[in-house]
Amino acid sequence: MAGSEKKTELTRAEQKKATRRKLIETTIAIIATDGLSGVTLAKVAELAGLSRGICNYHFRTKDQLLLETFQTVYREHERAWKNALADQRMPPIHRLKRFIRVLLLPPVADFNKVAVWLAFWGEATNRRNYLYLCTAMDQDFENEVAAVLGEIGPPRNGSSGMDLGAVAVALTGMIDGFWVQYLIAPGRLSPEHAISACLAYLSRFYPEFCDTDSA
Amino acid sequence: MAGSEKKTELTRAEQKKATRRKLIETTIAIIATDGLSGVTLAKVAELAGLSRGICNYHFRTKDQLLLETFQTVYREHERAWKNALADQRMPPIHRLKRFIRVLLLPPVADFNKVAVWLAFWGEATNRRNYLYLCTAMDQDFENEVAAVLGEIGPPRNGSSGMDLGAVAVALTGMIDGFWVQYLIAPGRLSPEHAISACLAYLSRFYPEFCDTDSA
DNA sequence: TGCCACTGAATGAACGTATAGTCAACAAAA
DNA sequence: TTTTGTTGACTATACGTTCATTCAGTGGCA
Repeated sequence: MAGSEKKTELTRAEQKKATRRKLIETTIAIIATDGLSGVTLAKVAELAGLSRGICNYHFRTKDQLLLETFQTVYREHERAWKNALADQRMPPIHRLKRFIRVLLLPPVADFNKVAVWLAFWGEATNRRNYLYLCTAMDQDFENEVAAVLGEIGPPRNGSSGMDLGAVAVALTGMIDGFWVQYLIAPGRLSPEHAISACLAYLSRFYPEFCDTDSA
Repeated sequence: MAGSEKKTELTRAEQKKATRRKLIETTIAIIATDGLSGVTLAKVAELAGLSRGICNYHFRTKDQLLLETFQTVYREHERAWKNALADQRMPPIHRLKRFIRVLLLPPVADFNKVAVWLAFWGEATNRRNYLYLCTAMDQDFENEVAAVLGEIGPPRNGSSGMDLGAVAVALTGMIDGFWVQYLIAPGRLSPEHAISACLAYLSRFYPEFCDTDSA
């Protein structure tokens, strides 16, 4: 359909992998435009320019296709934020700022990808596999944030009763919430304001975030 | 099935209303346990202890049932937070604190209700009616928060570039995000910490939130 | 190098199931 | 008697899954 002729000398194994990837990417696009309930094996196949049985060939069931789609988004996301925190030569404050920026700006905070996250969150309560992934990712996420905050020092929590872990979980939640905003009210919250909001929050516990520049 | 005999001298109109309400409540429960995709007219009818055709009688289509279910949750929610802001005799800071508490504690921050929000957010991008409601609610929400903040004064934004509107949108997003946390990682973020996080954020722009007691 | 048997990715018709929506019949309230 | 909330069998169809079939790519063999 979409004139994508890929007759460019690929081995069978490469072709197969490419087809798998294409099916997953098509699924992501459909979730973003039509929602999770809009995903139909026939629709995926058609939009990928392939035949009806193809999804069942590469992924045994529809559920498997959806799960692998989610895992793909999840892993891309994970790579991005882990990378932002990785460079140990930078001071922790700088790393955490980069982390926040990466998560709230494109390409991570991309409409399609965020739509996939929300779609799976909505179904996470019942699909054990989805919930497991969501929870595990969030746990991991939160642990690493807590670790970086720990490098800076203990939070100056006033009388809020929030320890390091609580500060980290809430930051995680904030970022999730800003993604929700991006989707249900596009344009109302700019990425720059979302980032500023995170820093404003952190500055209550770590005054060193209370600064002017952002990098 | 569930021994709920309501033969207590109700007029037909009252009975009808009660049945409608019951169908909606059953739908909410199913969304919370099985997700939006788990909602089946037959399942709703069975769990409500009624017959197969009943949903189509009270709501012409399944879509209509879902839409009214969403509206019900939406209106309950709206009543709760508008009420928290209503008492003009209280100082704005006090009202806003009450507002935050109401949104992040039961009965508003109830598992079933939050599950419904998430489910509809997930489908909101494609279903116009849902998106319209989500966006409208969020707009309204944000306007009222901005109004209360305005009563306190302009935000001390340092160099963050956030005006009153931006502070309000981000607060809205944070609250949405904490709900997401409640669902995908139950128990990890306590309501009290969520509330403290909101106040920590606000204290950056309005130092008067930076206090000890919470009411 | 050229031929050919084999592999396996891809096809698409066919099938079974799940489920939304219809409707004629019923019984209790008005 | 009329109205109407409710029933449950029935219809239509959308969709996931299966499978016999096709045929390009691959690798062994002469």
